[in-house]
Amino acid sequence: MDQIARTPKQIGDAIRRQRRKLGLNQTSIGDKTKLRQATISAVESGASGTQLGTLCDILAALDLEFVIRPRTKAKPAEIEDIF
Amino acid sequence: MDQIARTPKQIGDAIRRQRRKLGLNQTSIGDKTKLRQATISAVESGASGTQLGTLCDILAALDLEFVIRPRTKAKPAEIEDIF
DNA sequence: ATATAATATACGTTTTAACGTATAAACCGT
DNA sequence: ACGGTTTATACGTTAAAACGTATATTATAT
Repeated sequence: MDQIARTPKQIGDAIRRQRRKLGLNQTSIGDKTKLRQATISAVESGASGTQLGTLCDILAALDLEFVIRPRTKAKPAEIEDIF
Repeated sequence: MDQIARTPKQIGDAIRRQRRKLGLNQTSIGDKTKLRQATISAVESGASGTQLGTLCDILAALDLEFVIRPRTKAKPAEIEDIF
């Protein structure tokens, strides 16, 4: 359930998955966070230039949080995009 | 040991802690990541505009990773900056 | 106290995120 | 197949990150 995310792409995927799990569309997240639907779209697709404040706002809107920890030897199942 | 981080400030603190734990200075992280020492400084102090790619590069250099998970009811001990 | 190392800050430049607005493209359900 | 919904993309604008370079400030050790 917890999702390892080492790249912007993985982070975007985790966000998209949770958003869908909550039955929300990008526009509604945009409303909650005062970001544009286009911005949510960019974050979910893994834009590496996404700003940290933007990301934290989206995580909050989805009731997600980060944990920072030493890298684990990847159990491949937990890492979705290998390349 | 794992660090909950919901804000840029908390993320910066976790990075600084790990960097020091590894006995490295900002310049050496800058060298590894091809970022300026000044940029590392900004990230560690919690600059909310830090870009995701920048952050991921620094985490990699420190052998850290993110986990994304549903927000927990905060055990206050795990959250360092309450305000 | 002083030298040295480490970190924070400054200034001008280039690059780019997020913006508003709009539309195009993809994805439903019926 | 079609209409509505959702997501991706476009364009010009504004704000700001990261840059190189340099220096000021703070911390650490002797």
